[in-house]
Amino acid sequence: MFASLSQQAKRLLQAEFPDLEVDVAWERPSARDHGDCTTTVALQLAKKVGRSPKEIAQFLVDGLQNMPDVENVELAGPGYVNVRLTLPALLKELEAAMNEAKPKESKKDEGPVIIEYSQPNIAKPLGAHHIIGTAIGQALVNIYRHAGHTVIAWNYLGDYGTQFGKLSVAFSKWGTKPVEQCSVDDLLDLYVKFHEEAEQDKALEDLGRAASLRLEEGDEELRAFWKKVVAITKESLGELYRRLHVSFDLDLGESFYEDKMVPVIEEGKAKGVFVEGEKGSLIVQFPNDLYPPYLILRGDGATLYSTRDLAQMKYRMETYHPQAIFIATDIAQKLHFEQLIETCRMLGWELPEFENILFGRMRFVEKSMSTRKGNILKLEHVLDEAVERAQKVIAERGDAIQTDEPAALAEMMGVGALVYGILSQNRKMDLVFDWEKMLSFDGNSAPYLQYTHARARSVLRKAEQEVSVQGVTGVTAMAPHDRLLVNTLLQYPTALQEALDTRMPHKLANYLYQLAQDFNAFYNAESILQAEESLRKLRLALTLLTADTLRAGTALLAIQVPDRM
RNA sequence: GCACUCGUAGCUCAAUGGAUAGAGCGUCGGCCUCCGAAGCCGAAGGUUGUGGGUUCAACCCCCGCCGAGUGCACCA
Repeated sequence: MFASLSQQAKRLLQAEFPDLEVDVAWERPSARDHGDCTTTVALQLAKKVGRSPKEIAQFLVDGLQNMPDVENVELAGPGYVNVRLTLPALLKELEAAMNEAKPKESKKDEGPVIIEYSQPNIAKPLGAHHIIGTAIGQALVNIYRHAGHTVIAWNYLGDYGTQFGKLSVAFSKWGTKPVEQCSVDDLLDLYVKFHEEAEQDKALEDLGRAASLRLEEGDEELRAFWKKVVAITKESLGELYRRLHVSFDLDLGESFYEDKMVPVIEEGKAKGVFVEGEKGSLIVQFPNDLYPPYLILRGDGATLYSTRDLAQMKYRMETYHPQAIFIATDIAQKLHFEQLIETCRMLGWELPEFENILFGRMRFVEKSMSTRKGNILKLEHVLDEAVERAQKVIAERGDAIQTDEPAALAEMMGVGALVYGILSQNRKMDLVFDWEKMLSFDGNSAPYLQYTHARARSVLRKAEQEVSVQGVTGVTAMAPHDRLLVNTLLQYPTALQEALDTRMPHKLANYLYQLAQDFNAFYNAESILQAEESLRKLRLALTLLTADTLRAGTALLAIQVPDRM
C-alpha cells in the first residue's frame, strides 16, 4: 500500500544518507486526525544517522509535499510524518486494496498446508469446548485457501486406544441393546458408567487396557464392534459440522496408523532415540533434560497417542510433502507437541514448517467439563439454545423483520453468534463460557455484523443503479465520516494478512467489527441516497464495498450474513 | 518442585515497540415527520498485578516478586 510514497521517501533518504539501507513503511495512524497514513521512520533513523528525529521528519515533509498524490503532509509530535492523500489518490488506493483482498488463485508450485482441527472422540458427542478448535481450524483453512494456498482440512478422529477398550468393557457388561441401535448418547452413557464403576472396582481399568490391547492385536469380535461404533459417531458428527459450515478433506482416525507405527518404533530403536524406561516401557530421553521423558510404548507394549502422532507425522510428510503442518489443540497439549517435534528432529526427519495452533480452555462458572463424570455440555445443545434465543429475538421484532425465512435467519444468527464469540477473542486466552456473552445479539456480535450487512444491502437495493468505485467522479470534498470509512476499508488486506501470518482469526474478526462500526457511524451521520450526485455515487460505492467486505470476511470466519433481517 | 500460559475499566475482552490505552455488557443522559433504532451520539469508569531494567519511545521486550490456570511416563 502507498507504494509511490514509500519509493519517494526512500529515494529522498538515500540521497541524503548514501550508506543507509532503509524501507519506509506507511501505516494507518493510531488516531483519526493524523492523516491517511503515517511513518515513524524518522524516529527510527535518528540515532543511526546522528540527526534529530524532527530534523529528518521535516526533511521528508519538504520532499513529499509536492508529490501529485499528496494533498498535505506534516510533521507531528516527536517525529511522525503524516500524509493526507488527494481524493483521486485515495480512491485509487481503495480500488487497489479491494483487488488485493480478492481470493488468490491457487499456487500450484508449492506443497499443501495441512491443518488439523476438531479432533472428536469415538463414541462421544462433540462437547461445547470442541467449538473452539473447530471454529479456529476452519477459519484458518478458509483464510489460507483465500490466500491461494492448497489446504488439506484434516480431522483426526480419536477412534483408538484405552478409551475404546473401556467402552467395549462397559458395553459387554451393561449394554442393553445391539450396538447398531445405539446412539452416540447411549455410548456416552456406557462410558460414564464405566468410570463410575471403576471408582469402586479398580480391576475395571485393567480390563479396559487389556481390551484396547486386544483390539490392537486384531481381535475380530472387538474389531467388528469398533467399526460399528466409528460409523455411528461419524454419522452424528456430520449434521453438526454442516450447521457450523465446517468441512474436512480427510477424517482419518488414529486407527489408520496401526500398521504404520512398527517401522517408526524400529527406526527409533535403531537410531538409539527410543530407549527402555520404567516397567519395560519405551521412552525418549531429551538431552540436557530439555523436556521430561516422552513415553512411546506402554510397559505392556501397547502404543500411545505419541506413537501414532509420530507415525502420522511421517505419513503426512511422505504422502503429501506439505509446506506446513498446523495442528490446533488446546494449551494442555503444548508439551506433547514440543516433545513430538524434538523427537522428530532427533530421528533426523526433515520437518516442514510446524505450528501447534494453541487455544485456551473453555471454563465454566458452575461445573467443570469432564466426559468421565458425565456432566458434558453438548455442542448440539449449545447450538440449539443459541438458535432458540435468536428465534425469540426475531419474534419480538414482529413487523420490523424483513425476512421471509425466519427459521433460516435464526439459525444464521444463533450459530453465527456462537462462532463469532469464539473467533473474536485471542485464541490463546482461556474462554469463559457465559451464555449471555456467548450468545449476545447486541454490540460486538455476529448479529451486529449481520445487521450492518443487511442495512447496507437495503440501501443498495433502494439506489436502483449500478454502483462501483470506478464510477465515482467529480467529488471535490468528503465528510470526515467518508474519509474514515475509506481508511478502514483500506485496511482490509492488512487485516487478512495479519490473521494469516499470526494464525489469529480474531484479527480479522476485530477488523470486521471496526468496519461495521465505522459504517454505522457514517450511515447515521451522512445522507447516502439524498446526497448530491457525485457524493451519492461515492457513498454508494463505500456502501457496496462495506457490504462486500463484511460478507467476504465473515465467510472466512464460517459466518453467514443475510441480505435482509 | 520444574516448565509453559495469562494478570488491562465493575464484568468479558482489544491494542505489528509509537502520538490522548480502546470496545462490548452494565450504569447515567440524548437521537426515529431522512436511506433499517438489532443502530447512532455523549458521560462516568484505568497507577495496564507489583518492583526494577532496556529504549528517543514499553500494556508489549528482559529480570525479580505476587496471583490465576495448565502440563510434567503407561489417558488423548
